[in-house]
Amino acid sequence: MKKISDSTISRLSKYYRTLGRLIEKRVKTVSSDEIAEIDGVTSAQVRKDLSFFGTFGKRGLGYNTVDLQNNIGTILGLYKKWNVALVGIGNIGRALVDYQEFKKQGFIIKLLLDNDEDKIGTIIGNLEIMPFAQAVEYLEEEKIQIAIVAVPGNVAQGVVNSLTDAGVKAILNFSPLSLKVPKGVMIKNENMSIELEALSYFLTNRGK
Amino acid sequence: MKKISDSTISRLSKYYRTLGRLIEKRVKTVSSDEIAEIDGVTSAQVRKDLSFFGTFGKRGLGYNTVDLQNNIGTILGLYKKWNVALVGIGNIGRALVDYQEFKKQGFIIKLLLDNDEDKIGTIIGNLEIMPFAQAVEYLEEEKIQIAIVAVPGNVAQGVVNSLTDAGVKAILNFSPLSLKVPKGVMIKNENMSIELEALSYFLTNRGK
DNA sequence: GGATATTGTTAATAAATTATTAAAATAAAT
DNA sequence: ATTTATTTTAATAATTTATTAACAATATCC
Repeated sequence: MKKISDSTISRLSKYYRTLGRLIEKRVKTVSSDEIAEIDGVTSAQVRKDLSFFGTFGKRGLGYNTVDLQNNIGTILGLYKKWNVALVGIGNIGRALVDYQEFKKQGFIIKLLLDNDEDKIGTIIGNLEIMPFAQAVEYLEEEKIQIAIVAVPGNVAQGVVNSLTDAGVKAILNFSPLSLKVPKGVMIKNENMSIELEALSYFLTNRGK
Repeated sequence: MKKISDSTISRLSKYYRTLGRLIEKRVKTVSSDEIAEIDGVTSAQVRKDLSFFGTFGKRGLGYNTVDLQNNIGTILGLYKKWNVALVGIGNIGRALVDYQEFKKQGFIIKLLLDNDEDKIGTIIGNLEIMPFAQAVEYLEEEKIQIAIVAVPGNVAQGVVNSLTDAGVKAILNFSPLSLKVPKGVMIKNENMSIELEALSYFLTNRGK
């Protein structure tokens, strides 16, 4: 399989959501130009991104919104159900449990892990917080494929090591560190500080 | 001022944090190679990123950790204090209020806004939730420079329009939409779905 | 069937990353 | 105290990757 760039994949995510909104509005067809306008890219970019995976449009007409969304959804694997474990049930973790967007897209939180005695046993949503010490067992049991790591930075690498040792192949990391994972494992970072600092840079240097 | 790429800026953020941890460990000097190893990039990349802003190292020796961190901090504008408004006090908003990392880096949440009658007047941390309807007034009063928008997608563009009309020049958007802002305003997106979908794509297509 | 729209694809351009090397700093050796 | 070896930056060149532009191919509409 040809290597597709991260930016292409993240734009496909955006197109997918944009198509969803168009479908809600009963829009039947859409041109690359319209998608581009909505998502703030060029139409050439939209067509190029799609071209890596096939041809989905009709010349002169554009794309059928429902079909294109389906195709992108399939490319991204969104019609599978993914079992997700959430590690670290602090403020961010708690917010994520309630985040409805996840379930809508097939990401189902099935396991909550923490190592804080006070939290273990607590029920959030309809899940009980389980001890991280027994992670391997629970990960296996719940057939977890994706772990969301929302623990303090100083323990994040250790947690990730345990998870990858237990066979987890995909991790979403909320700690503000660059964590190491073995080959064959993908880790993506969600780091608010980076975006805020980009804003700080912009405000500091604009006009110069 | 020469246009610097977003990826350079976000790597500088990482180096900044990495240097912070090295300083905590009393490390006095560091080579581009060591920074690169920690942050998962190449040493050429580290030196290139820094080269856009000046020369900070000593040949044969490397970089003084404290000096380099200071220089990067200055480049990113982290030693200024930024007044931040948080718009939309739902699950994510609440988690952000408590997120200590922000304050550490000079981003001070000074204003909470929501339009839900039930929430207005509630106190979180030591701030009262104020009505979004009077946003202009409060934004002015508190000298807000950065707004974090954590409202539902269907109202996000409207909220952003109000904010930019009121003169806000930097926005961090947590809604899963590509929002439009006027020229001269920077918006950065924090969109967990995109990262999760990249993981889904990876799990679906690895090995192919 | 001609005019119009819009894709898919190739070519051109631009941007970002990586590699290379001379210069500078230190440390070791004599 | 000089010289030599080693380290590592800074600067630039080479390469790779990503984006944008261009346009022929084709579908639709009147």
